Amino acid sequence: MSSVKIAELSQRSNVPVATIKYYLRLGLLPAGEYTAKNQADYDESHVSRIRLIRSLIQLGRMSIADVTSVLAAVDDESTTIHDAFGVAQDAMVPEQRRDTPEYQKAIAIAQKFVRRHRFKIRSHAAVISMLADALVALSFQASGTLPADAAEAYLDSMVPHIRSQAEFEIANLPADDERSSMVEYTVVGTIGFEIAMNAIRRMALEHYSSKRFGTPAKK
Amino acid sequence: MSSVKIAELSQRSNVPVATIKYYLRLGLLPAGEYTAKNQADYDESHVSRIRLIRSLIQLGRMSIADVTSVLAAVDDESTTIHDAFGVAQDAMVPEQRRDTPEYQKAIAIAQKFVRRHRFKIRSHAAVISMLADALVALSFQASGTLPADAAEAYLDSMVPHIRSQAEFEIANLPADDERSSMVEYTVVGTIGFEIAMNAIRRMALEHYSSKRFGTPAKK
DNA sequence: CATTATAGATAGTTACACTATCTATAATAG
DNA sequence: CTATTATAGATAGTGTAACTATCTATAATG
Repeated sequence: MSSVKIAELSQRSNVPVATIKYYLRLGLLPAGEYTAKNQADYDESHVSRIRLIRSLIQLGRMSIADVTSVLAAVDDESTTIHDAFGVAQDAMVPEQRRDTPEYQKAIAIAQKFVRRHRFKIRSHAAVISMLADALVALSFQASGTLPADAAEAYLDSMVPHIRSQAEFEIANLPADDERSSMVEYTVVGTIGFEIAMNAIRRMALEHYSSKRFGTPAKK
Repeated sequence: MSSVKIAELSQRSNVPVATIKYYLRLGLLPAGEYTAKNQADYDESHVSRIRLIRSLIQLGRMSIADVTSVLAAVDDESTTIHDAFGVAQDAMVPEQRRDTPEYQKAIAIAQKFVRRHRFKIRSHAAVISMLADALVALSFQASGTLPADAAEAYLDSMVPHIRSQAEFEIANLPADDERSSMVEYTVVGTIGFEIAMNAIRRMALEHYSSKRFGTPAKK
């Protein structure tokens, strides 16, 4: 068991000592093993926990509060792999103002969307609000460019593609490891693959946009 | 020409007057038409500009600085639809620390990825860094769960799906409108559809995860 | 003509995520 | 065995970003 002191923990994770102490104080990072009242030993689990925290904050753009709730779920023995998806996803949906009439309309559309495609998800999953938020933004700008519900039809047409992607992604999750590392992987995977897919999608968009709208020897 | 005062502008956009003044001060929102030295009239274009700003900030999670650069591109007559993709995408990639050896390795993998799939994109497109960021996070957590480059193979397998999605998305963009509204739509669309797709993907993940890992009458 | 609503300048606020300092103690290097 | 360096933990301070509030001089409104 390789035990390290806080300085090495800091080096290995690229996180300042002061910040590690901060995470310890908040309980995001479990305390080390005390060898004296001002000495503690840390290990590999602390390194990977710090990396998990940083992934959630930087890649997942979560607040400390959200990280706290995700880690609580990770550490909770009763959290299943399936639960982990929900926890990670909900924490990744940012707070928005949702008291406008436009949003009310959009949430209804989003709920209809879920039913239409028979997605079996928690009825209060934050993704529903997330879809509604996107619809609100699209509807604002679409007027004059696209008919109001073209976006909806367009999204419908994407569903089969996305479904098969997701099905594949779930099917390829190993299921034989210990719970805690599986849950951690699920959380990071939910975030990491989403970012990766977005990056790839953006690459493809730029690629095809270049083909269609060309860049005739840009300035 | 429906001319409105700042109070109505505020109501219509759900943004406080003080905030609108703030955007005016920053130049994100063009000044209204002056009828006196302390009176100005605004119009529909101001309402939609405010909504654009809010979409970029809230949905796109951009900083004011990024919004500034996106709007500058939108207002620049020489910005083509194709340029708009790049501008919107780059502004949506958050700053990260990219001076670690892990990141250096990841960026090489990302560049190889782009070449392998023959994506014709700007060689310094921020998406490349974005993909690298995701790979770093995935590799940290994957150790012990998945072989290091399984993620890479997995992403490769997704590319055809994503390509056809993106191709469809580009093909369905109307191209006959005036430049400025097209560019605006492209910007908002880039963000809005990405969020919407992510939401749908999360729904699908939760759906299939439920099927595979089940929720046997959750507590 | 009293009230309310500006425009624009300036200053203040809030939230968040750290970061720094301090004290008492312990490891370590010469 | 001392001088230096490195803790743990408590407390306070910093920096940034995105607003938000106040103030003055005007102008619109009922």
